[in-house]
Amino acid sequence: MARPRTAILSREIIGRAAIEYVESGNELQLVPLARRLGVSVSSLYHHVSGRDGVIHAMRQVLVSEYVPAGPAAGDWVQRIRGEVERTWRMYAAHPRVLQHMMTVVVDEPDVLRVYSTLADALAEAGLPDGEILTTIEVIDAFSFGAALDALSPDNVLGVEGATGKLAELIPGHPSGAVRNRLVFDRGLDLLIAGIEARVAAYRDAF
Amino acid sequence: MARPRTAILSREIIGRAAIEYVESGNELQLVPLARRLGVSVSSLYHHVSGRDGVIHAMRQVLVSEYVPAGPAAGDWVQRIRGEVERTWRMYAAHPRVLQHMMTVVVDEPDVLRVYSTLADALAEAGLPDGEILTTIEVIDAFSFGAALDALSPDNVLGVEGATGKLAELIPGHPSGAVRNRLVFDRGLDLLIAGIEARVAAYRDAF
DNA sequence: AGAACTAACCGAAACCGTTTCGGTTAGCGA
DNA sequence: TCGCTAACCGAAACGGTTTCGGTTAGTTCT
Repeated sequence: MARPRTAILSREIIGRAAIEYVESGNELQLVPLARRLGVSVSSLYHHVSGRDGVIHAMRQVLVSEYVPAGPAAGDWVQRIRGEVERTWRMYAAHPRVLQHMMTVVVDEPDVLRVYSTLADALAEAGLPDGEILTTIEVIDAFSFGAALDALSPDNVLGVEGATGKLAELIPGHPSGAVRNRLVFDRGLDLLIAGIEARVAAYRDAF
Repeated sequence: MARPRTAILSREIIGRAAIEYVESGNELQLVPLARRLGVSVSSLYHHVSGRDGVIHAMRQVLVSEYVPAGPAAGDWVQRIRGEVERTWRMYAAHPRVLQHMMTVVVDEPDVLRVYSTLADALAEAGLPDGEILTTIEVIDAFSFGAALDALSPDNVLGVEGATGKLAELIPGHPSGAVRNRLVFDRGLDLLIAGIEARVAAYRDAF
């Protein structure tokens, strides 16, 4: 076949196919990806620059789906929850893609919008300027870690070898997606409670 | 050369060399690693099983250095700080290795000891049993994310495109290792404050 | 309408990294 | 000293990515 009547490929088509492929447990490899798209490997190179290009295409698709520029609403707690939740959903729904995205530099400007919203919310909360950016980075690190947690095998905490309190608690602990969601919710709760405590401490100092 | 008078290689030697090699910015590749060790690639296979084997060897070395079985001391806050600090130091001092370790299952029993200490500390703090494991996973996710934060380029928060409060704060914000350490400290503070608040809430409910 | 140009695909080959295999020699135990 | 195992080697097989030189479809300019 030479040039087809209507194009089979595009950046977006490749990105979507790759997400689907990777997320169903496969390695990110161009040969099978091309086969899945009914296309030869070298054709991919007309739309993305190699393997890394495919990774960028995946992120582009995800960001366009999960991070629409919605106006923030509600009090500062609600706004922080909203933004973090959205970012986390994107990560957590595609942990395997995340693992690849980590290996490639971020250049999406939409991400800046998220940070901006967080900064405003924290300022409104009453956090001193000197702590705002670091706090944002903390929230970011946590969402990241929580999403990656979805990748770790369920039996990270094997009962084998566990002792004392730990051994007692492991049976009956949820696993898989439930556990992961729980980790995210609890962590966000703790962070927000921590921020509130800190804000209160600053208030009382005057 | 055939068999040398005294062995050139061992699991540990390979692990150390790989850590050094990866941490100085190189890809983890067997050919250059072997060259660096003054050895042929195939010789590596007598000590570790391929590429993944090298990754396991790296973890083994790191864990043996950073997680010695020391008896925990102090009140629950100090013990949590101690354990988390130690694990984080290991991660944060070797973020590039961490990136590889993520791709391979954990089977080190020393890690379980850390979890066990955390469980006991949280129980002592007065956290209800049903929340202990999830809280541990939160702490874990955070340390993980905070360590990975060391890998992200300093200019993630480029002033370009930033607006409002965010644009105002970015200049003057520390970067590099300082920023990373700050993120870890602040995050751990927030989490502990959050746990204390939660414990207090439970106490007041009775 | 025809010529020239570009865009989308293909197959084949170059390339690069990992892994396997069949040697060679050193140390060690019987 | 005879075998056996352990530690190394070079070479080749293997499996993936990337490049290159086609072929044909659409597009644009005259």
